[in-house]
Amino acid sequence: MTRNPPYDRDTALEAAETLFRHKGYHATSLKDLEVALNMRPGSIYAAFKSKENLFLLALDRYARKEQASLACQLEEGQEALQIVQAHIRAIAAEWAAEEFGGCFLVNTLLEVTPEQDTIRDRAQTLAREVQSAFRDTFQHAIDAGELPADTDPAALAQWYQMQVFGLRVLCSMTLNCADIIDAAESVAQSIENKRAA
Amino acid sequence: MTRNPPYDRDTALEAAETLFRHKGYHATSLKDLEVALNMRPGSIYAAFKSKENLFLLALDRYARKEQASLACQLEEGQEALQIVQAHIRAIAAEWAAEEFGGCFLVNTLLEVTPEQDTIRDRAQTLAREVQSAFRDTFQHAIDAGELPADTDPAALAQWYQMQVFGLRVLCSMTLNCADIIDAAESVAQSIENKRAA
DNA sequence: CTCACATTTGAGTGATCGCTCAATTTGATG
DNA sequence: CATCAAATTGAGCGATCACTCAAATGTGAG
Repeated sequence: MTRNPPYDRDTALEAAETLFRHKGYHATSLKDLEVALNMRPGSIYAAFKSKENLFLLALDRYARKEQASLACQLEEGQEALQIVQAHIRAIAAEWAAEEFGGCFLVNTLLEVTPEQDTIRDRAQTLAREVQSAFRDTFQHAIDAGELPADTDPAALAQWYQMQVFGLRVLCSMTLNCADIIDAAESVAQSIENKRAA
Repeated sequence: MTRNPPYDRDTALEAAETLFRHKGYHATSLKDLEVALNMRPGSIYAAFKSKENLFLLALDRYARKEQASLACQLEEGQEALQIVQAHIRAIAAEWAAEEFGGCFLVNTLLEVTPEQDTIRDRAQTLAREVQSAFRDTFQHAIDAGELPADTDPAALAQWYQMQVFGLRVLCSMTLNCADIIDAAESVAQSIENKRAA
């Protein structure tokens, strides 16, 4: 009954995610969103309540995708350590291909001011969840005997997330291509060195 | 002759630096600056030309301080590797003391949009200069025999800067205090492990 | 076809943005 | 003390911000 929305909600969210990821929260105006979502202000507010809420939904979407990607590859039976190594190499490759918008979570963590409690808290929570996904992956590696049994998966996950963070900021410096790939490769090598003998 | 400014230029710049470092470029309004600098809009524009130019000056001031700190400690004759280890520990300590505003350069690199060429380019240049300062410090360590003679100081500097970047983003996640200190300590330990035998 | 209602529309809200400039204040000089 | 140039002042500029709502529009049911 009655009229149906002409747009697909998830398609709109994807457009918002891309826009916010590239421009950040403050620099993205409703005018930008109107163009990207192909929606008029009234529709945007009817569908997503506010700019802030739309941002939160886009952030969730991004983080869920990151986690799902890891979980999915595990279920496909890929070797856990190789998944992680491919993950860090993919970041460098994405940057080299100039499709780089950075990590939405990292961008948000560093952009948000102390006043914006809601966004800040959400970004922190999601970042911790991503770290947990890394931990689960390393746990998988331990169970499969890829890593020594006495490895601390949580500590390793935090170390790895820090490497990812570092690489992502390094990408923002736009050094030459080889340097970024070397940096990613060096992290992959560090992971290789942790393998059970 | 004639009237003198009632404010000290560098004091004003320091206030601007602190404000921009904590709130970022977009979220800082002229009203905020008026309060922090205790200057009226006309004076701000007479002295600093524009919000963007004031931001660039503040960014320069921050980066120059970082570089000077390293160079100064070297001149005092401190051991190069200990300077670097103290540097990474200081980041964790600053965060633990809740005086954390993050690194102005990192914040800027990740906040700035592709359109803001001027700010982006400056931040990238300054970040590269800081990396050079790290490289000089490591070169010092090589010359002093603290590191093996075949160490590549530029590669080591980039690795170290990536660790600093990673730690700074980790700080923005507000994990518990011990985790941050552990992460910093682990970087310090990695440096220790590179010492010449 | 008509009605009921979910949905879109877009001009317009008040607030705030970065910024300007005519008027005023200040202080060193003669 | 009078002069004058440098500097501050703050009301207010046009533009843009996030957002609203009365009116127009599309759609499924009867």
